[in-house]
Amino acid sequence: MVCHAGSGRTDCALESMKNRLKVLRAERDWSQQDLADALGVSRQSVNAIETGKYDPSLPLAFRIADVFDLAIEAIFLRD
Amino acid sequence: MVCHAGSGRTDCALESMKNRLKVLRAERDWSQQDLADALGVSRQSVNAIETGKYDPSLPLAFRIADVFDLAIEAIFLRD
DNA sequence: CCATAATGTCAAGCGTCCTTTGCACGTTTG
DNA sequence: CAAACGTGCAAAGGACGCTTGACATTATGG
Repeated sequence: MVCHAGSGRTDCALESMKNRLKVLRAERDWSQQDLADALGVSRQSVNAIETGKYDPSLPLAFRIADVFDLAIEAIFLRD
Repeated sequence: MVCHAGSGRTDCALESMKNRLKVLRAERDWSQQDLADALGVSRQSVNAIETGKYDPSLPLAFRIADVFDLAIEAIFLRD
């Protein structure tokens, strides 16, 4: 009974997407804290997303896209 | 401190985005169940997203974009 | 009249997202 | 050295995402 039982998905526990946050942050010379402040979330959230612990919610993904002035598809990539 | 304290957002409990699922579904004459099957989620999930109860996760948003062959930004809109 | 399809909703349960606090480690700055 | 910064990680708690199961409503067709 891994994952949420009954799920139709097979890639349990690893459906996270890749993202280019670390690179985009580096290009702007921003710390995780800087980005967190710009997004209105905690530094730990930024760190967790960058290190692949989980994906952002859709509203947060939109805010990230806004901050970097990029499309969501240009930041988050299907594995 | 309702909601997640410290959040920069003011619309606590209503940060959901608009979406065009119902229209896109109608254009293809798909039932909620048809879409749910295509996405690999339950019909209730599709219904909840359509009726604005909550937003999909980012991976699910990508699958929705894939199913309709559209960009996420063309389906989900900032309020 | 009865059967079926489509939609909407409620409840319980579990995993994810995001919070706070706190600690560890390496690097940089004074 | 010491103080601060940047990053990573952990635990606990609350809100959200998604599940199953069940029930109600409306519409269509036999």
